[in-house]
Amino acid sequence: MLRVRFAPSPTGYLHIGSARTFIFNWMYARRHGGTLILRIDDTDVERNTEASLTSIFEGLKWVDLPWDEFYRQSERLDLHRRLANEILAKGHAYRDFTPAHAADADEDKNEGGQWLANPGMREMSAEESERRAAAGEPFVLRFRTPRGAGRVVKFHDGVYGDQDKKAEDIEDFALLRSTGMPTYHMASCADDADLKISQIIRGQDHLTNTFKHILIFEALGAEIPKFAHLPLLIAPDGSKLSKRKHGPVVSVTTYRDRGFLPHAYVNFLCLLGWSPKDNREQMTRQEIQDIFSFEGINRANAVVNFTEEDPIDPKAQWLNGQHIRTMPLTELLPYVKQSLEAAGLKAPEDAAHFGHVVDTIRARFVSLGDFAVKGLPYFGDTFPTEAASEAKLNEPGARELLRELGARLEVAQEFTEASVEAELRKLATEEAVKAGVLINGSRAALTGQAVGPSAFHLFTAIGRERSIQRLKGV
RNA sequence: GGCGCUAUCGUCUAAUGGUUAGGACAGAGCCCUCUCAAGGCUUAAAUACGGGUUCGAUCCCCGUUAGCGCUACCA
Repeated sequence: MLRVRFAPSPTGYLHIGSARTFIFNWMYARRHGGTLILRIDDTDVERNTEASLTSIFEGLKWVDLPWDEFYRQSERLDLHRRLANEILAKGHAYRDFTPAHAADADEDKNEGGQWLANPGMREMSAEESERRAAAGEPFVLRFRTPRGAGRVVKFHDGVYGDQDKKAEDIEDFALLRSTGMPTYHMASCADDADLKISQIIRGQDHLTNTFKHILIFEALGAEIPKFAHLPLLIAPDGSKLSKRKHGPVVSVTTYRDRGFLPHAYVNFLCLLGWSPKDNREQMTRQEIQDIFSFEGINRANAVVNFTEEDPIDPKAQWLNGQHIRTMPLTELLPYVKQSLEAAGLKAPEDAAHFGHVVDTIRARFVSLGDFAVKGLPYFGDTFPTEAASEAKLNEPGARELLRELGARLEVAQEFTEASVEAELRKLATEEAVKAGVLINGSRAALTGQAVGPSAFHLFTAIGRERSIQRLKGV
């Protein structure tokens, strides 16, 4: 049984890179009929915040990809400690009584190569170790990384291929802090073992940690999961994406607030570091799920293309527009309704009419927010008149002609695209003006906008009453 | 410093030991047209550098450079 997990730590809002990791885990799990576990890795009590936890849920909920099981590491500390002590009992770990920060001087550490262990601690006799611990002296529990014997730790990565590292290059990393709290490595491995995680999919920043994790799994006598690491998402200048340096781009909610369709966002993130290899770009969630595999994952970091002026990657914007104009109307409507309501507008009661309106205008929209802003004339009674639109109305004779058109439409039998067009062209011919004057004038009168859908589509979208009213009130 | 990972158009990426190195976004232009989009077409744009291996390397190997990651009692 395939089991994967997404394990964010609540130390900031849901990061775009984390969101992608979650999505890839979801795709992989769904593709193979596995179970997706959401686990909150909150062992760093100093940095955890409730706000962050809320933001993670908010982001994941919006992305609209449900998980199957949920855990919080802070509720499983007994397990972590128990397993850490098992490792100690088996002799794969030892107590390090070096005071915290004593070896912190970075200079010392880096000068003569890498730091592997604090002197004297690894070799301490069991008796002395027990005695000092019993006396209440604080210690950090360290893994006893195998030395000598040319031990090499190996694993196969689903994305990066075969990996190996000499044990002599791995330091004696901490398992338990002097506070008794487990470190990330300990908690993560203990939970992965306990929750029977069979496949770990996570960021490439954990690639070298994996050697340590394998050591822990072995010491635990647990089955070693399979691994697949994902290339990182980076800023245009090649640096790591950070809230402090790059602002809102790194947050999932930015895209939500910019009117993204959740699955357009999913589509975009999947294209960052993964490719279907058949030139497809726009894909539904289902299409991605059906073909997702590690073979399509690229090994180089991917740049999220944003600027200071615009936090949204142009390709993401384009994809959102593609989804908006091509997805089934019935699926789009609820999002538009929500967006209108958020702006204090009401969607038309008549579902068919609502669909008709949305369908006429959606081709030129790239964000859900456009429906409430550029779409205002279609859903509301008051709307601004743009300068360019005013200019159309100010063309000689334009206003008179438009009022006349309004009067004629008022008494007309029919009100369809064809009938309106016939009426308009007839008037143009009678008055010996170019139809364009009336056509562009109508758009200006009906929407206050100089640009927009074909004028004849406008009349039926705006509706008979309002159209006539707007023409006559010009 | 040590260890590890990576390197194709501005960006996301495809490809193969032999191709005019393909697609998409963004850019430029044309067409369509009642405007703006959409759509269609065209155009410009890349194999980091140096060595090998080979009849032939973008692809395989080595080195250089650069970037990133790990090197915490962060995750």
